Amino acid sequence: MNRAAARTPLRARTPRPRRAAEAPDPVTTAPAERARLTPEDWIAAATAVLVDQGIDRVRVDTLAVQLGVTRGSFYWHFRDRDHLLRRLLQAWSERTTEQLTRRLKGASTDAAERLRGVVSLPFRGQAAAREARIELAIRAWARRDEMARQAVDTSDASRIAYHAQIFESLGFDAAQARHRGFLLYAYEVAESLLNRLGSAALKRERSAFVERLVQQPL
Amino acid sequence: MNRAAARTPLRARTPRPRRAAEAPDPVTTAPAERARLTPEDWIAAATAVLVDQGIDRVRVDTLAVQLGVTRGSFYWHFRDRDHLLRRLLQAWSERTTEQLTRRLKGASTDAAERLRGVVSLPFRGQAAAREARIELAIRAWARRDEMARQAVDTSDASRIAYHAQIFESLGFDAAQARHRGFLLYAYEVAESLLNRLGSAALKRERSAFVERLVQQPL
DNA sequence: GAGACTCCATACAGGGCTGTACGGCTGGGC
DNA sequence: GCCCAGCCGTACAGCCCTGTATGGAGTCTC
Repeated sequence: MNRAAARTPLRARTPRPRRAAEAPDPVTTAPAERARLTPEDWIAAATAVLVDQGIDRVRVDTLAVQLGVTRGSFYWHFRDRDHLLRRLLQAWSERTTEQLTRRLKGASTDAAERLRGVVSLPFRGQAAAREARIELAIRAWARRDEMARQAVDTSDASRIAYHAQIFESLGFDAAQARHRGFLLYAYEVAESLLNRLGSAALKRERSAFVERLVQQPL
Repeated sequence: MNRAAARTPLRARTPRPRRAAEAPDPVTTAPAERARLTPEDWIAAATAVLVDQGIDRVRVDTLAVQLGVTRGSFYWHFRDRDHLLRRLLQAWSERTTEQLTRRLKGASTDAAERLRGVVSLPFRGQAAAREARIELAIRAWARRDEMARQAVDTSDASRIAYHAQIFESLGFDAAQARHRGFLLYAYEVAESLLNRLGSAALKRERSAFVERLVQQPL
């Protein structure tokens, strides 16, 4: 009869030095060698499923199997499935805004240099590629979820504003800077959306071309 | 005991002059005033759900309720749910390729005119907007379905090729034409993907800007 | 070393969705 | 006007998934 005062425990605990850094092992691991889970573990697993299955297939029992526990664990950490999805989205929002602010007060105040950094963004190794896939998955989710849509929209708006600001620093007027910023952002989104098209060499050549063209005066 | 030789009827019938042009009425219609359905009716209903709910929510019984019939009808026209999804995708593929070929042998041989037509594509009224939304939904679906992915990829490739061909007609060399074609296509995809951002006036101004910039020599 | 707390297992109830079997109504051709 | 084929309704079996209730093992603290 203990713990009967439910509905309050949930979160609010010390982070705990959990054993496994990620999921213990996708599916293979048997319930031997149990690891205590944190909400972040569930969020990470949910993100993985979201990326290559879509939001509708982020299911509690599936995640539980992947994590090697039962659903009893989940409902200790989260109120319900929707709670998990909110936290997942919130985590993404924080990551992206934090990444943008890091870029904002980041080193180079040289506009051309910052432009170069933005253009080469689709080629920044493994972690960036994964983040791009996550973003696409969330963007797909945002097509029918209001909360996700708002998160994506604000992220888009601030990034486009950042791009526009670069072009303003390059000497373009406000209107042109906005348009060039949008076009450049469009290029980047499309590059990750259509990433199956074209070889790596072609993409690199293409990015160099775009970098020059968006600076071309009119 | 008749009709026991099942597993072959399914399709292959004369089109029939079905009563309702579209779905009889989303949900309200009671089973009075029954309309014989064609596979196309199911495909249309499935497309509608796909657009604003995602592929995972295209469900047989949900569609049946919308169409005012029971699932018995569905399993007469289709083998199973996957069969419906295949037909839906196939219908979209045929529509898009047919649209592109129509554009190819379409009127103006003037490259600048064709470019203008391509750029103004996001502003072509209701039907085009709906097709854009369908495409986005299928693109989201394609993230985890091989069949859908191939359909989208071939569509992208041929459209980019068409764009590139325009720039070749405008006098650019092959490499530049490819890049400009991709950038223009990126702009269009992004314009429909991010269609919440910016007013109509801003978009029009932006499209005019893009139209000029992509023709700017380097 | 005895609670108290954290985290997970187990078991149950119920709803949603698929596919199948089969029966019945309707319209058109002869 | 009969009969057959097309089209749909009904009923059943079964899986998947959610959420809840409750107990139990491990761990920390004093």
